[in-house]
Amino acid sequence: MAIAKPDFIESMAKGMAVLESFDTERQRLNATLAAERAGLTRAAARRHLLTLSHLGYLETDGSYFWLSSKVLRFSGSYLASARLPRVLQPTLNRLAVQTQASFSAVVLDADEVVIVARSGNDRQPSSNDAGRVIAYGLHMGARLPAHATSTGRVLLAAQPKTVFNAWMKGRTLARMTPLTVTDPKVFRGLIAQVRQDDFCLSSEEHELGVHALAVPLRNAQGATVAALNVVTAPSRMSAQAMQRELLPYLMATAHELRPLL
Amino acid sequence: MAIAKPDFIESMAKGMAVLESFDTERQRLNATLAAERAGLTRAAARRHLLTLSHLGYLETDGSYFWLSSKVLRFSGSYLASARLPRVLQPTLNRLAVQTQASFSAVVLDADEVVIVARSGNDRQPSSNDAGRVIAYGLHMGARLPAHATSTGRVLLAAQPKTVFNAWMKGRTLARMTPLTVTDPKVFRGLIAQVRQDDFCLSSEEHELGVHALAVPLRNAQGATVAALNVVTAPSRMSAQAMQRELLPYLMATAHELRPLL
DNA sequence: CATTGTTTGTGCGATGATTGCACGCATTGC
DNA sequence: GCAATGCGTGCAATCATCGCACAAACAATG
Repeated sequence: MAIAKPDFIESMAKGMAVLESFDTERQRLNATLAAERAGLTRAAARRHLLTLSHLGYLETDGSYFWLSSKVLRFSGSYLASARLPRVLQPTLNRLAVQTQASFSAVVLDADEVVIVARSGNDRQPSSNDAGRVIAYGLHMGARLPAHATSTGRVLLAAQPKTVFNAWMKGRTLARMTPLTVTDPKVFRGLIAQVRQDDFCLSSEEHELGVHALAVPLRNAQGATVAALNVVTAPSRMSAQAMQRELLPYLMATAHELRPLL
Repeated sequence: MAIAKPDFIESMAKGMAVLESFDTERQRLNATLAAERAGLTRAAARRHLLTLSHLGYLETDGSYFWLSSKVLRFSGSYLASARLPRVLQPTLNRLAVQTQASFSAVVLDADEVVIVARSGNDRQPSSNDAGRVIAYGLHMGARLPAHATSTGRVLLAAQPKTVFNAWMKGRTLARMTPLTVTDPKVFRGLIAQVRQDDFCLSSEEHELGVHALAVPLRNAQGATVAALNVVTAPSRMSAQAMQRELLPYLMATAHELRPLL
């Protein structure tokens, strides 16, 4: 084994792995489940779970554990501190009011995009049903696969080609819907297209019933720091109509935000 | 000292203390600062900071550290898992569209309220200035002192009297603005009034330029599980007008949410 | 109801990760 | 140029942490 690394606290890492093992799909875990998800022994997992619940980050009924509202403390501090969400949130709110659609701003983290600001009319004001909910799970902090989202593609297209190639290397593009592009060849073509167009339209590739349209957000130095997108239901607006009617909003917003990023 | 407690991992607790030492006021910390905030030695703090940044929760320039967007992962999982925000968010969005005001739903955690759902027009559409931002820092996960907020008082009033008395015991009510009620006697009177009225109006006690009006959110069993409030600027609407025009919305919403909580 | 199989909680001794001191280096101020 | 302050980091001691292994609780089966 390598030399001792006194600068990396292992139990800390294990604890965070335990906290991360609670995700959108598995929201309630016992020691056994958490252990296998976090890759720890059952005993270690249990002790970390117990510790986290003593600290108030988890709630428990004695055998199962789930996240408590205290974990919002971190996002609260992040949202208050990070320049990006602070600057973007008011603009997104304004867009939502102006257009009656839902907007998200995201950043890239590994192979997922993270929503750092969001506004929206999650229910489509519709005539027939009582306002269908579109785009489940698009809340602050939500993580979506980069390859199947309009924003993810915009951010991937903004990477230097060498970085993008490294990212693609040996990666399989998970199928999210029947429409998801999973062939690497085709995918590379799409990214090249995004580089050319400077926007990305993705129809029902991540979730059926959701069109998404994204543009990059660049700072004054020209570096892409985030992506902005809008989602609508195909029943409300065709992809073409979306591009015609909403792309100008996105581009104007990206332009006016530029000096602020 | 007590017997060994193999069910409480100390380094985990230290790591979380380090993470928590990043808050709204101090967003960038070096080892020395984090150490004194978290109550650790400089060496321990540094190692935990390094570990957290290796894990991706912090970013660093070598000497200073700040929260990265990865911390949103936890709030994302919480928001996806917790019943409360999932149920409330769409309703809050609808209220914001209907009334052009800002709504928050909060839960009580120790002596603070935590915003678990929020919608809003953070900028007041105004004629003279370019849309003043009201109520800074009211984002998801934000924590506000319970005693100085309308929602906090509603939640405190909902506690059993013995719990409330224990809460009050020896507590000093921090002054947030010149209008904050800080006298315990007067404060107890306000809480009694809230118990009677079943709502709470608080004018500029937490932040100057912000009126707030809150009602409790009860479940079908009658237990108060959260509080819902609305904020406006005094220049736009007097406290009386707010009560007259917005309280009915809050009460109707609380009533219609009741079977869902 | 007895019995076997499975899952879960936890004491214990060994082990090595964690700790804080203390030293050396960098930077600042006088 | 020198003192003073702040910062990074080896190092050896130590004590928190680990995983085993057993016991207890529970479930399923004959």
